[in-house]
Amino acid sequence: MPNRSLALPEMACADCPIRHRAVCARCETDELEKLDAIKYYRRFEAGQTIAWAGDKMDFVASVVEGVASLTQTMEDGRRQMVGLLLPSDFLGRPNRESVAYDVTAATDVMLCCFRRVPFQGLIEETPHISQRLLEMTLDELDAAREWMLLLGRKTAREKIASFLSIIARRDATLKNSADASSMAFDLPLTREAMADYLGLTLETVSRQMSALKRDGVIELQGKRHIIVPDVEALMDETGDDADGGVFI
Amino acid sequence: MPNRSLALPEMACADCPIRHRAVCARCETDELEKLDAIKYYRRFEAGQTIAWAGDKMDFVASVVEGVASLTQTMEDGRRQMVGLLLPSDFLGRPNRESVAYDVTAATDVMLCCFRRVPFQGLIEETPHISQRLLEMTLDELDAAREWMLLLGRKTAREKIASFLSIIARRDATLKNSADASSMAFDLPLTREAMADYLGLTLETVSRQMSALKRDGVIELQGKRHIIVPDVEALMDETGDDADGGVFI
DNA sequence: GGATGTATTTGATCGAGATCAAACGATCTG
DNA sequence: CAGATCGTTTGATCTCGATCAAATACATCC
Repeated sequence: MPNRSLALPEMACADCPIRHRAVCARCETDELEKLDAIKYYRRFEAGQTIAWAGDKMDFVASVVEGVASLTQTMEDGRRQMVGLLLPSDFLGRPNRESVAYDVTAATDVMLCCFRRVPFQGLIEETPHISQRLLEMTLDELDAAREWMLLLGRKTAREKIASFLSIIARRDATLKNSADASSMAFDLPLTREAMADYLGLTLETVSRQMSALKRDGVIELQGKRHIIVPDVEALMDETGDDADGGVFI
Repeated sequence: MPNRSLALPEMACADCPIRHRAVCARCETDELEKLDAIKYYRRFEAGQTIAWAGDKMDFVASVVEGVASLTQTMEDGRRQMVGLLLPSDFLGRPNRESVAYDVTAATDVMLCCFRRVPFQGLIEETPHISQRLLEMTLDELDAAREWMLLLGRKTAREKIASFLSIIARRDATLKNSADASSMAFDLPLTREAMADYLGLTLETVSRQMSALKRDGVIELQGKRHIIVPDVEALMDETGDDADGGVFI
């Protein structure tokens, strides 16, 4: 699979597509300059391992493009995805040398890396960074709790529908697309990775995808491109409240 | 069930049992005084609801004594616990008015409550509080990810063994007990609440508890008091690495 | 004491999803 | 082009945990 561009950009923060969503979202110009001084870009190809659990990682990072996954593996090989990082998401834990989970590029990924030790210093002295990081971590904890409900209590069909609607929603916010009644997007994961996300086997994932297609809830173009003709119909399959569990 | 003491304490922070573990852990004397000015204690009896999902909550809090749970409920009644708050754990999300999950007292609980709006102000101006809150949130996210592995990939028996070892471990740190090869503790949850924690039915929980007892992994005194004669044997049942998944 | 209610255990049966197995389609390689 | 590889689909069967049902233990309350 050819890499679109192996050249690493020398992008200015002002031109960055995730400037207003990432850990730097609240930073002022002078604070951005400090981040800029310790940042560098790295690309990873789809399927490549970014770090193994237990590795020392000398950077933390923002996902600029693509999708990365965090995965836990048991001794006998059972695997569970525990994090899915989309553009603007933060990778790594400040004040921790080693990685707790396997980090893998699900698609081609570009990271905006910050050298870990100086970044830790910036957290201490830059409230705009630590406040944003707290906010993002709380959001991630909320997402993890939704995910726990999915893993613990949803049926295979509900799990698939929920996953599709999560990807569709995040895809829509990234594209800033209007809230249409129909939508289309590419799956960033293989069936196997979806199974690891959902606590299923890849066979069950495939069967339930086929079932949703047969029932007209989704259409498939190739294996990865999904068309949702009626978003409401998909939402009805997720098992969630009509309003998506968001209270007013 | 009689309440040991309905009188609410006027405890000084210096005498607080969770002083060095809670959100106030890093605070200096003057910072503690600011917290003290906006704090008050509240008790809840076992089984009582502290807040319903969607309620406005005008405080955040530290759990001083007892155990509280965060639970999500689906429209058809399926329930999944998504948080278990033990002494020193933090309850509530700053900058969010309404609660996202049902909060229930699993045992008798005492909370050290902080009025939400002034607490938010303190977070902004007191790095020692926001840094500690970030650290605690990251720990909770790690715990949620362990929990996701449990929900997605572990067998019923492994789930029970994992839950028992989690409670045993946290109980040991609270008691500051030496790391003995055997240990004993009380379960803070009913079989039904354990089922909600583990993504099982209460019947399966009961059956697996009986199986672990039959196999000599645990002993029961009454329904709630657990004796673990050989901690290694229990750990072997969890499905985790021998070192508990912690890498060196 | 007996009655009531709640938490728990145990039994019998069922079914959703896992497992084992084979085939398919697309892409890459020699 | 044949052959290999990888991701995916589909089929047959099995099993673990759910479900339905009943019994038991242990409170509290008249």
